[in-house]
Amino acid sequence: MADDVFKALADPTRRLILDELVRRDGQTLYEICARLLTVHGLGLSRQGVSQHLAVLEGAGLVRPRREGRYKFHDLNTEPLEQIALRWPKPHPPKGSP
Amino acid sequence: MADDVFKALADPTRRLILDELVRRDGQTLYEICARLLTVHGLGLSRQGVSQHLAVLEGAGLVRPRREGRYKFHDLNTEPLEQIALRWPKPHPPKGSP
DNA sequence: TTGATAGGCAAGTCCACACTTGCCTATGGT
DNA sequence: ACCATAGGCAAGTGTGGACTTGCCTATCAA
Repeated sequence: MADDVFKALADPTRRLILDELVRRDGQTLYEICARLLTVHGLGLSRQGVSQHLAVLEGAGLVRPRREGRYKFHDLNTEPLEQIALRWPKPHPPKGSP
Repeated sequence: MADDVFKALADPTRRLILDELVRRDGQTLYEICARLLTVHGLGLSRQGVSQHLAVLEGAGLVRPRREGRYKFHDLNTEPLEQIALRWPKPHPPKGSP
C-alpha cells in the first residue's frame, strides 16, 4: 500500500514531476514533457514520462482526469503526509533536557 | 541531499529496520539481524543488513554510536519531516468549498 | 475524410542495486 | 595467550526498473 508511494518517490525524475505539478496542477503528458526538457534539461521520451506518471498514479500521488483527448494530472499530497507518521520520534531513554 | 533519503526509503527491508529502531533505539547490527529474522521472517546475511544500515546512515536517518566493540544505531527522524514540506497542497484553481 | 494532436501498448536494452561469500580487523573475556 | 564476539572490506551474481523504439487507437479541426 504505502509500498508504492516509496517506490514512486525513489526516482528523481518522478520527484521532479511532482514539483512540476505543485507549480501548476492539472498538466497534460505533453506539457510535463516540455517542462522537464526546457526547465530542468531532462530530455526523455514521451513514453518514459508516461510510465513515470503511471507509477505516480499507482501510488495515489497523481490523480488522472480525462477530458476529450486530454488527460490532466492532479497532484494528491495525502500519501506524503503519512510518511512522517510511520516513524515517530523515539522516546529518550533516560534524562531528557 | 534529500536524494539519499528517498533512495534509502525505497527498500522495504530498510523501512523495516527503521520500524525496528522506532521500537527500540540504539540496537546493534546483530540485534537487528536477529529481529529481522525472528519477528519479520527476513533471513538475510549480516553483511546485507550492514549495507542497509550504511545506506540509512548516508541518508542521515540513522546515527551510529560506537562503544568499545559495539556499534549502536540511533534513529533520526528529522529528514522524514522534510518530505511532506517539499510538496505542499496545491491551491484550488477556482471556487473552493 | 484526411491530417494533426494526445495518448497507449508491447517488446527489448542496460545498469543500478540488493544480496551473498570469503576473508580481514578489533575488542573483550577467561 | 587464546578464542569468541562484533563488525568491516571487496569482489561476484542476478534481477528489477528506467528508458527507448515502433506501432496502434482516439479525439478534434480543416
